[in-house]
Amino acid sequence: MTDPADDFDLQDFLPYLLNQAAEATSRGFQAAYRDRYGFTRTQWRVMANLGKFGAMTARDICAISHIEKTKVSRAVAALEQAGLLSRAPSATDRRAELLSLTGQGRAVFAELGGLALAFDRQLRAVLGTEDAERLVSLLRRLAQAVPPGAGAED
Amino acid sequence: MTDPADDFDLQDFLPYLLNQAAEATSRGFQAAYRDRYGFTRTQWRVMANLGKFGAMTARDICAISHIEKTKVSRAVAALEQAGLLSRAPSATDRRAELLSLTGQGRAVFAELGGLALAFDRQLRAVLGTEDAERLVSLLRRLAQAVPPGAGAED
DNA sequence: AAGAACAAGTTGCATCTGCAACGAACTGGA
DNA sequence: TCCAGTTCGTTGCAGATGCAACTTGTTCTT
Repeated sequence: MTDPADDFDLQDFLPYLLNQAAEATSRGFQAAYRDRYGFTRTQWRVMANLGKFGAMTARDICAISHIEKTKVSRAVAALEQAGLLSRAPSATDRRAELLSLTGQGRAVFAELGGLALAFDRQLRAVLGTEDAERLVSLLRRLAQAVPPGAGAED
Repeated sequence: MTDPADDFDLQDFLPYLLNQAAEATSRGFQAAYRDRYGFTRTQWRVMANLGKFGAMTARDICAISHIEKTKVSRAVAALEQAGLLSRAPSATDRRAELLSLTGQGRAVFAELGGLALAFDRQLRAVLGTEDAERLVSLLRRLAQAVPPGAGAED
């Protein structure tokens, strides 16, 4: 039986390869914050966005980073609990809250952001500057071509 | 304060970009098996390996696909439960079991493998043949450069 | 040939996640 | 103004996962 599926090889399947690379690199960096603080990947990402862009609402974080709102909500709660983030009422919408890093939160972000930058440089060095840029461009094209379904991420 | 972390932007962070692309594409294909059968990504991958390579032990699946043994164990249990996979004692090691798809399992793999192939072609079409190949090569280089830590994946 | 070290799989537990449902607040049209 | 329809954010719940501990069987060392 000449089945079309006979031609299928998981090792050549793009979603699989992407996951492999994503997991390998994420894990590599995860070691940096996991051992030091007990962060979740989501928590780290929320912090990274607030660190980079300053105060914003949970909704903004969702929109920018394509993280599901449930995850953001829980990450925010955890970061607040840890004293790294604080909430303030939004001036324009009483449902929303303006989120921002506390002094301690900014300090942690400064440290982890530095580590992240170094880690990223290491990865790019593996590929070479030119190929690294190519990869970034290809990934963006792919992610954009497959619009985030209902949910978003992970 | 000129902090090194100020230069950090999550949107340019390779692990982040890889995750975005991986999630978007995985989700896209997940719709195919999720709605039809209730598969987990891991279950689908285990099945894909058995479908492609025939009978092997859980350990082999771990080695080939870099999936953690716990996940494989549970996926195998679920697939067996669903009647898609069967176990047979290994001739050479009484701890291990030879896993293989049942007739029904092969039928399901034939269907999903076909869908996967079609989905992959769609993705590659977005990038163009040449860039798709480039991407595959870059991803392999990256994954190889960052050896899977203790665990493995997801 | 016996015991220590090691490998294959499974399981308990704590955590993370997705989805759907929810309360509260906002918005637009009649 | 008032009500239907949306949106922000949180929570309940069921399922998936990682890690460590464990059972059983194998291999290595001496």
